[in-house]
Amino acid sequence: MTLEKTFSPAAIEARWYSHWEDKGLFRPERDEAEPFTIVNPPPNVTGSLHIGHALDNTLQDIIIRHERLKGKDALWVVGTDHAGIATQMVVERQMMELQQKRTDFTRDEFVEKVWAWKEESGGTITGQLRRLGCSMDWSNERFTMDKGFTRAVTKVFVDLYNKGLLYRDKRLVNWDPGLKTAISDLEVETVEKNGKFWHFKYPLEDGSGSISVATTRPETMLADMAVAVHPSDERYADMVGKMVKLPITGRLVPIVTDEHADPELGSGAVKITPGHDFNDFEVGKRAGFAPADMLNMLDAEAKVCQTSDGLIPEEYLSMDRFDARKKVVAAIEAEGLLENIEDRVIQTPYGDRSNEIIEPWLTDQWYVDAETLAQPAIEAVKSGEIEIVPKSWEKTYFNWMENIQPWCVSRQLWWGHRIPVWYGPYKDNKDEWAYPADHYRNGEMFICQTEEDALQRAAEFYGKEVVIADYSDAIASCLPGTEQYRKYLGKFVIWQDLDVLDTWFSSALWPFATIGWPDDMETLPLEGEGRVGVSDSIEGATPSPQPSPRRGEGVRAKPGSDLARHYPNDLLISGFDILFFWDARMAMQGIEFMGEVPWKRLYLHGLVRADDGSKMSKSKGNVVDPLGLIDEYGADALRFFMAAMESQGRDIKMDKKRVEGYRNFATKLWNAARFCEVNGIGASDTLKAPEATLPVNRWIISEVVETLETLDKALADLRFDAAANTIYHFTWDRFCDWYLELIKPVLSPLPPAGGAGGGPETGNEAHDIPTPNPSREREGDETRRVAGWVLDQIIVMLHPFMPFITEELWHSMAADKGGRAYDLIVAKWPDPRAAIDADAKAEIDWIIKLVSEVRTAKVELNIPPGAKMAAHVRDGDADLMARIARQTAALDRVGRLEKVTADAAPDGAAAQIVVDGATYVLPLEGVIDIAAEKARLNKALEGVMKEAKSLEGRLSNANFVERAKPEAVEKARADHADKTAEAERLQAALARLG
RNA sequence: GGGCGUAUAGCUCAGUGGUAGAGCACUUCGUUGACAUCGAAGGGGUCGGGAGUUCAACUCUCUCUACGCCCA
Repeated sequence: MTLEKTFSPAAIEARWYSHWEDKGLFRPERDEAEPFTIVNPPPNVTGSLHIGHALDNTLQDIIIRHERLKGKDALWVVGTDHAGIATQMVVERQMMELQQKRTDFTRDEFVEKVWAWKEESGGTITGQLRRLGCSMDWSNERFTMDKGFTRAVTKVFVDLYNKGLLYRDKRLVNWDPGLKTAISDLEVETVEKNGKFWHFKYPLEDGSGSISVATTRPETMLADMAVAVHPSDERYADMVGKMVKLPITGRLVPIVTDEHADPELGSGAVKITPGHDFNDFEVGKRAGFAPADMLNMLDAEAKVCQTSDGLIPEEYLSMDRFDARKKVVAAIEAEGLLENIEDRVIQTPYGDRSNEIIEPWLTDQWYVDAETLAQPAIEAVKSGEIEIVPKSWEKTYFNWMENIQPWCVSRQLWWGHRIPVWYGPYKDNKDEWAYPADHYRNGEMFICQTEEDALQRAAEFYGKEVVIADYSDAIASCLPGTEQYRKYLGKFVIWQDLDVLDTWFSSALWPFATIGWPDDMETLPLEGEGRVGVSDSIEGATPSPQPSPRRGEGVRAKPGSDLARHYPNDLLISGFDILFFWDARMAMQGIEFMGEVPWKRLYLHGLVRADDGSKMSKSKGNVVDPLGLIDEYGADALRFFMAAMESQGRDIKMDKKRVEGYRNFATKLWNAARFCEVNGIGASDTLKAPEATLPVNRWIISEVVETLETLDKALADLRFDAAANTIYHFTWDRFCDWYLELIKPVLSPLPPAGGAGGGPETGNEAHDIPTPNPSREREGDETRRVAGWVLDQIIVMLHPFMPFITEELWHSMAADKGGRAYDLIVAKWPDPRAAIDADAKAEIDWIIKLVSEVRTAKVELNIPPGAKMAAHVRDGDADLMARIARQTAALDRVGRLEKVTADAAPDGAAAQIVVDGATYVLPLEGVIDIAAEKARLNKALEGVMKEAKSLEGRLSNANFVERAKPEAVEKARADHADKTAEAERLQAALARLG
């Protein structure tokens, strides 16, 4: 096989990806090997790959490929998330285009449509992850709503309930009137908006005057239940306890004292609307109002509805909240009770999905006791059981976890995991059809994992036949005369909770529910009393929850099971933007249900921003499509870009030029391989570095050893940028720029252009090549062996970053030898078992320095770069002359120094170069620009003198010599000596120029 | 209000207690048979301002300024 002249990524990417996948190489069977496990943050099933996914998944793939190459049983769990709200919104939006809406369909019909959409578009993102080269275990691809996962979700819900860590409560939630669902605190975004502060006068009932209150939300006065003043506020001391007669509604409400009232703010008195404000809710409770008695004046769409006391005037009903606001203000002004209006910046809550203003609303919802679950999760980070990288995120994690609020997990949506709770009539009224009138979820509750369990539990509880119906049928069944009444006569009807769970409730289980939980769990032998857990007791429909056992108590993963093997995961890589949403919740649920942390390390990366630093967003139109970049530059280039830019604790700015640069890097490697191919350099057959005698070979082996060490360290530290740069510079600067150039004379000992070509250089004494042919052949063989080995090491070390081109080269380099025994993806990580060779390193460093200096001099003296020159060495000791003898061919070919001798230079113009301890005099034929050479030497001298002087200053400082570390002093002395000597040589060279 | 982060070459970013690096851009030169998606050489920075610690600070501490993010 011959490599094409130019590397074209598109030609090989798809081929290698399906090769790997078809051969099952993403999950090679390595039962004996140490496991290494990561789970992929499941993307939205109907989504498509954006630039953030590209970063996140590239980093994970680098790690997993590296671990796989190191021989681990590397498992990268993959799957997609049903993404409740997001997916439902997508489908609803599609319906809108067809002039349809969700409620035109039954719930089942709608959910079916979402499934259909999932089937249609669910493969998009997984296909795109493949294009990026991600080596996930597709053979066990999961979905958060697949059967097994749903079972896990349900079990967690029931178990949490039974442990008392999940409960139903009536309190204020963040209600999204656009989506008509409750959302969690995290899904609310607070935005500062310009608004107003209205000051009203509320008349006292006894006619003795009025009290001023101020509010940013005047419409809520329709549900005011009190006016609060600070207990120490003397201005109002004699008003406390009196009643206020509210304008518009005429409701009588008390003046109460509460710390919440800030005497400095406005008049110092505040109106209290417990049903529509989080602070007021607390004040209301302190004032003795039960949540159930708090007045509610808004419906699910945030339109005005009648309060339970019926006092809101008819004309306000059904008004939008903002229209009601205007009307309330106008009415109060008309009554002469509007004191004044101030401009004010208002913290306004918006729903992150709907962008609607969030309404605090009093409803029954399911809550997780996050505070209890958070404690061991906090402890796990404090103790180091979980290491957060970069460490600076710990503080953010602690701050959130230590102030965590109950987590509202119920959502009034149709797409998601249905809450596994069934309701039935109150037991007290079991002989009648006594369904609660106020709310569908007030009744007996049966919290069970399956319908069958619920039926059984209910039947035992009621002692009668029980059937499950939908909510509307169930309600209808208690109205005599309805069809349902007749149908269910003589039976108890129960119905399932209408709500679904927060998407993050299910994704929090990802690290264990994807790999065998709960089937791979077993119960440990018990001591004493039965353990607390899933309660089977049926003494009541709603058994009182038991206190929570210690984390994971009484259960463990079955030894030898997949779950035991892969939990805890080794690492989680996620964007910091989902630290609270996902990572923290995984930590809580993982510890609670497995008794162990979900992962040993948590790596948080930043956002990929647009090239101007702004956030990418569809509305701004500055979104960069990773697939477009793959088309243009190849997946390898995009991946390398992501790695090279990923430094800890900083966002990444998009830079297409840089992606292009890494495409060029791939091309460079490709061409280096082509060079090897045409020079008979092919695949190596040893892991261990070959034996080498030539300095250049010993040197490059040492460089591999050093590179490998740096690379391993960088990857161990999750320094993706350092890792990428290490392999980049080794490949380009060391291997291509120097090694391949330096071995050319060994590989093809041709006379210069114009010669007959080929064959030994008989009689070509000018080149002074001392080695006879047999030795030349040995050197050639050794060099080919070493070069082939080094290229292999590059291919392996680069593979985690650039999997496609490296796999391609891995195979093509072995084509002549009958191919490779295995694919690169499952090859072995380098293990050179060689030491750093200091002598070889010194020699090659010297030749690099000398050649570079010669080139510089040529440019500055306007000598054609290709011109061959002779050099006369001054002050060269025997070691140097031996070195020169060894490197004659390289000095000639690479340095264009065709003759380097210790002879004195002839009189006349010459360029002079100082390297290490010697001066190289290069006689110049014809006219030389003496002035230019003088300028050049002077410039060099200036630099050296400056350094020497600075070192001298430091050394003459007694404090430095006495107090600095001895090594530092020693180094300064040595450097000073070097610089001084170099300066002397440069001065001598200048002197010779006259 | 609290917390975090960032300010280093024209741009995007690394970096270490001992007087600064990369990629891109820029300048000059280049058909040395791997590579112009390249090669060689070069110019360019008082490392945001101020103060402190230290023999020594871009690097540590404090402070100020600017920008960004998170929480309330």
